[in-house]
Amino acid sequence: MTSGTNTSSTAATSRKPTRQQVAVAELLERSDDFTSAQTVHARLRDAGAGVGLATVYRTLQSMVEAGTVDVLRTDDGEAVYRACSTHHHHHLVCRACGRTVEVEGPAVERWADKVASDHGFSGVTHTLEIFGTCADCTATAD
Amino acid sequence: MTSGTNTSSTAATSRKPTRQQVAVAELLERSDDFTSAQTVHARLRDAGAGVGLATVYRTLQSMVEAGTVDVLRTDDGEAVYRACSTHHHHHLVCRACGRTVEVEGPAVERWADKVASDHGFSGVTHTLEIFGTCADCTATAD
DNA sequence: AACGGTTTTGACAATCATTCTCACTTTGAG
DNA sequence: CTCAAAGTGAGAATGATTGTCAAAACCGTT
Repeated sequence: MTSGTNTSSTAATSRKPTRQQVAVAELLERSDDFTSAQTVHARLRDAGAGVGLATVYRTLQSMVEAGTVDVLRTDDGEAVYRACSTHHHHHLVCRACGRTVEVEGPAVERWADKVASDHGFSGVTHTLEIFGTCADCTATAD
Repeated sequence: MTSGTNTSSTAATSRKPTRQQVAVAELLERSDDFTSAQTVHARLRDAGAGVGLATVYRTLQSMVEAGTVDVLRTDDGEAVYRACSTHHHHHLVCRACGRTVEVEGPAVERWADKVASDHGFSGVTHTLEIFGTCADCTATAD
């Protein structure tokens, strides 16, 4: 699975990535935290390289399908995206500053699969997000 | 945090529940699966006991805060609700028919807390949903 | 370099869940 | 009964996301 190190093959389709797709991909890779489509759009506009809002959504969607970015939903239902390593993992998110840490838990994976198959379920996937307040934000809070 | 005082009475607010609040609560308890606010509203209307859409949303929100129902987001960002036992647990959801099974995993709880505190996070909560296709739906699929 | 067909783009309209507004009704206390 | 606070509901407002479709970029071919 882990092919090219840096081959930014943002190939959503089997075609050469367009300027817009590259712009979105690079912006996401420069971002540390989960970013909404609206924010991506605004930042690209600010940076001068204007990309249409619809295109941002389309690009983000195909990147999710291609597995090059992760998506999750904030509490108010907004979708947020982040460039991710391709292997399966989960997120530890600071609910104050939004800082995100990728975590792995083989045990959890196994547990989820087992529970599901115990109940006769197949084709199992799962979502797991951990929320908390990070040390910095705890310190800052009065 | 509003923890602690868990007056296990029927008190969502500190007031006597209204006809509308009772209607929403009972409908949810009769439902086996997660139900959207829109659906709750439609069903109540059908049942003759009309409840305003805004009221359905308000009621659902306070029930979530009160901890008497669980909420999660579908893939397209819609919020869905379900009456739940009060203890902490997770859901195993059939992606074909929507059937839901409540599952528990003390090990997962501990793991999540540990991972979070290892990274200096406090006030930790988490969300975990398992998706798959249940035995019935697997059998039915051609 | 021009050509034709296919894909992508982007401005804008359309959707749709959710929230807001505010006048009206219900409730509880005195 | 009377008043005031709380709850309700119809419809407007919001805001993210998706659909539309003509124009632009691309690619292999001549």
